[in-house]
Amino acid sequence: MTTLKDISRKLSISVTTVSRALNGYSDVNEETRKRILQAAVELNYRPNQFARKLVTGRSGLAAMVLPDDFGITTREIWFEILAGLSVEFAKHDIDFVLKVSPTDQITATYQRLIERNAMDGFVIIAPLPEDERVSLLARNDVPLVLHGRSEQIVECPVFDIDNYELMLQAMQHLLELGHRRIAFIGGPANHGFMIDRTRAYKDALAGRGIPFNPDYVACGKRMTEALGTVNSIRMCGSGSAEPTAFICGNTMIAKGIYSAMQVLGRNIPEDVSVVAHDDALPEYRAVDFRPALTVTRAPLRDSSRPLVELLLRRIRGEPVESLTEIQEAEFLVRASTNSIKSIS
Amino acid sequence: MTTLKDISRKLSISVTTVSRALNGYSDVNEETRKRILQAAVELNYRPNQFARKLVTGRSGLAAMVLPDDFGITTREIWFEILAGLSVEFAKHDIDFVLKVSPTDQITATYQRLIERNAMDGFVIIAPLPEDERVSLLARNDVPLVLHGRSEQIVECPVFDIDNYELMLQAMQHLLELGHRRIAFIGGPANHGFMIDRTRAYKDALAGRGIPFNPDYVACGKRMTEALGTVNSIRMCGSGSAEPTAFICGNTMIAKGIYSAMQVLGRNIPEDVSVVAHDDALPEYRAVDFRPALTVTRAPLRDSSRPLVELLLRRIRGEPVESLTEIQEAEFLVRASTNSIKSIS
DNA sequence: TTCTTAATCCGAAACGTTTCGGATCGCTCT
DNA sequence: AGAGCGATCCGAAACGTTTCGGATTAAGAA
Repeated sequence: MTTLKDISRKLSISVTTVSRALNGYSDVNEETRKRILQAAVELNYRPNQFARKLVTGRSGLAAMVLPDDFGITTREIWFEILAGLSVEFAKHDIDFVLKVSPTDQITATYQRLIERNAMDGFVIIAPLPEDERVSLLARNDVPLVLHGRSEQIVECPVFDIDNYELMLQAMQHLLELGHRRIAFIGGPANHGFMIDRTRAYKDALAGRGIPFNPDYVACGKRMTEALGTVNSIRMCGSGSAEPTAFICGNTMIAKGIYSAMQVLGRNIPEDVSVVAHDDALPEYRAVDFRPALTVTRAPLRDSSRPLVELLLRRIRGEPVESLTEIQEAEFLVRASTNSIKSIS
Repeated sequence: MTTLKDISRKLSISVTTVSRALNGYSDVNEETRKRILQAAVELNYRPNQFARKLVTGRSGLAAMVLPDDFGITTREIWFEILAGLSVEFAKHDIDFVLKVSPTDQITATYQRLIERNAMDGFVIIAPLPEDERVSLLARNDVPLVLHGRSEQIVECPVFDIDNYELMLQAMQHLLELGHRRIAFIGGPANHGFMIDRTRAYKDALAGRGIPFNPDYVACGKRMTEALGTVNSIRMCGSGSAEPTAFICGNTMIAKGIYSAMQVLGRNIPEDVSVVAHDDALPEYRAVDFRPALTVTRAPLRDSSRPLVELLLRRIRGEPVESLTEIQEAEFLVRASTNSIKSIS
């Protein structure tokens, strides 16, 4: 392994200057900097992260800890997130460490990691409005970034999609098609994104003077096919008041509804319309649904870049107020939604 | 953060002795060791990994790098592996870093990691018989452990299941039930586990004097439902010589065959028998198949413990010859296999 | 000439740990 | 009494960086 001292020796320049040249300080002559840079690549120099950490306090490590029951979602989605973060962190020369912890020991795991002081920062997906992890990290002044807004006062960088807006769009679309009995099958009611979407759902109804009917909304801890299947079947079993349209928290739920409708002999979009929010998972391509699925679309993969950038800016000490990024979803009308009057 | 010096000061004992006490050296009095230990917990001491790394050369970091196209298998399976490794490494106080790399840059990624010298070891899943990653790491004398045997001469710790034996068992079972036209739908032909299984397949046939028919074996890069569906349909389309039994490389392939048979109007096990190898993924529970699936079973989760133990022993410098562990699979006969004579 | 100033460079300390090579002390054995 | 030994302890160096506080030089200002 080649060290600063090797370069220093080879060029007869002090270690200090070599270090400063490599780190882009201004008090080194451009000419010597060039020589140093060249020697560095010749000798294949790589800074020793651990020596650096020792003095700077930075580790070049970021972590995510996730529950071994996978919380609100599936392995596939977690993996999508992990993969995205890993490549994005790598671009900034940061290693991404994955911690899987028993669900009831999440806090203890964070506690240990904080004490060891070995991570530059953490990313937390879908925090609860009052999230123990968030407050623990914030209290210890450890940088973190949230995917999804947390209602806590604690100030930390946040990336989110505009859940209120996308739900509003989906509702507007269905309402304009004449639908009145619109069901919403989403995720766990206590999460921020569900709160926002539910609010938009109610606001859209209210805007048309349609009374809110709690029978038309279903929340489930896991946003899976099964959730879509059982809830749509349940809703359609209740006779004349059955919904004419479904809005799904994600495309997996939509898939579940598609098979439920097939079993029940309902046609999409003639009998029922379906729109979903699409995280753009390669396994559940909305365009490949038959009929192709109308969606609000915000690829999960697109969230990793802003997430790590926000985190790094937080680590660098930028003021938190500037570290919020909200992404708008696309609205893509396809073949799964239809005007209500064709049912009659 | 509390350091050795803090403990040293508090107890008026040298830093050296504190360090040696904490690391279990024998040249410190039991009495003082006890005092030191107590002070350590009182002050909530956690050794600084980076200072330690700087002098010992150990980082407390292990890594796995995987291709962004997920290679031979699916996100779910990768995730299962990652989660297992993460918790297992954590037990030994090692952080598990995940690297996702473009498929065509895998080697470059390893190269960079090796040069940075920041990882204590690597785990590699399903190496090819001649695997560039393996030889690169071995050449640079970086500890690694393999899941699945590599045919390269390079000596490194290996964990594997007994693929030859489990295939033999599956074949024996079907042959005893009277099957003669047995199809095998597996994974990529160049991988070690497929080579072993194919060899067992041929040996079992040869043992009964049945000629090997290449039409009955299908290899695919990805061991998915789709692979099972298209190949079983293809094989059954060829008239009278269609197979009476299928052996599947995993349960996802079996699931694909189940739906294919349903489409074709074949009943399991009356018309065709199915047996699969079962990695025991929670999403594809063989007992929940209808009919319940006969399998050779070796839970993927069970591989993480031996994998990290082998790697750690390698890192500690144990001779590689002792670092091989082969696990036998269970054979579980359930409802998806039946005697051939019921077909007539 | 002397004083400033800017442009470059560097010595040495510091980060927290491990470890090499003794040092000290009290015993036991000749 | 002196040598030898085991049990305990410790000082100082080392790992590879970064960074503080100057030092040196040459050019320009007075």
